[in-house]
Amino acid sequence: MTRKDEILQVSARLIREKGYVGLSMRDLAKAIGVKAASLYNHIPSKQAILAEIILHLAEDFTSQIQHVAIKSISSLDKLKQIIEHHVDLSLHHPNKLALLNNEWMHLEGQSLADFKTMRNQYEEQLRQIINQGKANNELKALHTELVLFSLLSTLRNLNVWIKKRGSIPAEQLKNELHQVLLNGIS
Amino acid sequence: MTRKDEILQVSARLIREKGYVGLSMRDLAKAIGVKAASLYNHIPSKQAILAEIILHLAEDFTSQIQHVAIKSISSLDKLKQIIEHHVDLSLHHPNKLALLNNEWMHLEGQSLADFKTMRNQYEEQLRQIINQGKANNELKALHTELVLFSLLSTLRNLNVWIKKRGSIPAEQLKNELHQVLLNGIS
DNA sequence: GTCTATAGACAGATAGAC
DNA sequence: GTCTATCTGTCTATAGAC
Repeated sequence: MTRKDEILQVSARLIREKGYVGLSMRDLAKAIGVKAASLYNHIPSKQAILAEIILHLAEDFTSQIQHVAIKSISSLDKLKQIIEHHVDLSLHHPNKLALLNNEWMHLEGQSLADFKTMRNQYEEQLRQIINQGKANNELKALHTELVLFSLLSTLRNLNVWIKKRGSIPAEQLKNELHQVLLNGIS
Repeated sequence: MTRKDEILQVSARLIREKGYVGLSMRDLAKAIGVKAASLYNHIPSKQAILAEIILHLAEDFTSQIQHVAIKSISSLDKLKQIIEHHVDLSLHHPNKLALLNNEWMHLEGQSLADFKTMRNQYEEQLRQIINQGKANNELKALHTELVLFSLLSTLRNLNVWIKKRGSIPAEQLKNELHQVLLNGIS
């Protein structure tokens, strides 16, 4: 792992704990074991750390849902693959996902605009999949926005909860989550 | 509305936008129309603003769920009343709820300990209601923690989405949300 | 109850030695 | 690539006049 990767990884953990504004470059440097000035040989600014972490993840989500959307499978199978992708990323990058969810408002300029564009694209793709499912009678005739919101709320919070899941293996987690989200609990 | 109430209300809106650390007392004072030093005639510190907003809401949630838990009604009806309370608070105090969800880690000392205690109590009460529902065959035999997590994820994100709900009246929102969360979407 | 002025700490970032 | 030293600005909070 390069020093730059180390900076990004440690930054994600510390920003998750202290918030973007609450983390100082001195604290970050101390956690890595160098002086603050040395960080600037690897990254141009504090803002660039946040932008790189968030935009990289946002691009991953966007390309995945576009890849799923054009497949010739049922809407329910599309939703299943989207859920699985959220589980996989939540397992492997929980800290970076926390930044995507909670620190994006500290992005500036073009980075903030790009993030908003990708977020809107993601929600629009998911909205279309839900509407297709309703048209095919795969999904109930509920408010699309309510279904979209409920799904995304649970998926975007997976990173908070996934480390406390205890003994549930990843595959079983995906199956039960799929059942809870699509078939309900009662 | 007293000046102190005005400070709390404006603080909630600005902290939601900029984060607790990102909001300066100068910015807060300017939004209210006074100088920063004048704020300290109404509140003892910046930290006290955050603590008062968050702990007040946490006490509201805790007392409500304890009130519901001891009722002689079905587990499904208990869940319905809990969902309705989240909707009501999300409609009336969206900014303060955002702080409860996203800024609690900036609490310090006894305030932070009290918050964590109340949050654990809330989750434990909800866990018991879910387990009762499973024992009564009102709820499916799914992982309790997964059901708890999914429910709370959606309920705690209501404040983000509720202002975009458009034309859905509050009563209809409660009914559809109840259906989505308990009966599923497919 | 609001103001001006300021104390004292800490922020992001840069210059230049090694 | 890391360091020391430092610039320049902002932060919370207080003192004391009005």
